[in-house]
Amino acid sequence: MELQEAKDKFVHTWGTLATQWGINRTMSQIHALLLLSEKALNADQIMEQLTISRGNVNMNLRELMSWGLINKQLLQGERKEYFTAEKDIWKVARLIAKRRQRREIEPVIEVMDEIKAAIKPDSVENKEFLKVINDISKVGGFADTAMTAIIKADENWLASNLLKVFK
Amino acid sequence: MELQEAKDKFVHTWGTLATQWGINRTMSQIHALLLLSEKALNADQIMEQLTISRGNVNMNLRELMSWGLINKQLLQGERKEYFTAEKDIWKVARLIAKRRQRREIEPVIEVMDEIKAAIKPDSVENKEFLKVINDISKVGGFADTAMTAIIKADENWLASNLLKVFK
DNA sequence: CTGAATTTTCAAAATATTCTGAAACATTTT
DNA sequence: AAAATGTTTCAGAATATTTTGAAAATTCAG
Repeated sequence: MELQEAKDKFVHTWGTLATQWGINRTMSQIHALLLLSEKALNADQIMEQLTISRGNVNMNLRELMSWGLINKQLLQGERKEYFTAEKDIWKVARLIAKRRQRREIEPVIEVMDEIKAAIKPDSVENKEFLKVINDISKVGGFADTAMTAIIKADENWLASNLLKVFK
Repeated sequence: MELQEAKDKFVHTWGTLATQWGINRTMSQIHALLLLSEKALNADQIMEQLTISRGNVNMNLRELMSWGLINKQLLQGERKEYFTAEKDIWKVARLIAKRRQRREIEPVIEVMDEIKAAIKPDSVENKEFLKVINDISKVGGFADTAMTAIIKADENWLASNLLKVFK
């Protein structure tokens, strides 16, 4: 396989995989493209490489910046804005994990707490209902704690220690 | 808040949250409904409670069964099929985690391995490219190992030990 | 300032996903 | 064996999401 072919495959596949994670396909493809590019790219170059519209590029670049996955760069003597991707993949993974934690775990805990506060355990039915809510709350809390710890921990330390626990 | 109101809220919210995780809204609502129901329910009851079509109910019941989240039950003297949800929330969480691991992590590792095998490190550019691929591979491998361990471990043991590691 | 270059916005179009409902299929009862 | 009851399928309709592209807004050199 030629290098260019492999790069294209990577960009394309990364987009497909992303949809499996509830992340926009184009956003991921732009990210992949920037990950592989040593040079910073501008909107026109991205449009051309991925054959997508200017609006689409703009929208997804801003989304990627809000995730902290890419950075804007102003090049000497250039009017255009250039973009580079964060290349430390562990950092990338942490940023994505944090985002997913906020989007997927925190709302669960919030809603369960809200329900818990509104229902009193003053009948058998209420108690049964609260049991389910409480259990979900606990799972959510565990997921949240573990996630926070993983995100904060240094990856080498974590990998070795975590794996020890799991043996 | 009345119990029924709270239950409705839970069912409704569970559906909304699920879409954040790339899971079908109706599937999650059916799951939530069965989680809260001590009695097994049949297709007609689910149709009525959620005001959705028979086809939709059937499709999502089958999907829930394939996830292992619900079970079919044949009631004495009844022609209809009844369904119950797995009530052990930790088990539910493990089933969902396993599913997501298969869907989200494994394909990443596969694709990276495929690319690694096809590109030889015989030039600077190739090596740079392989560096990115290798890093992603490592992150994927770590995520996979951690996930597998979490899924296999006994939840109480895990919760306490894992939290110790994280302190 | 002015106006050319660049970025951003957003309504409409394209695409993707989910849902419906009626017909086909399957099973059980009489 | 045919009627009754229940389940599954799937083409088309409804919804939701993503993308386009042209107009508006912004930026900046002269």
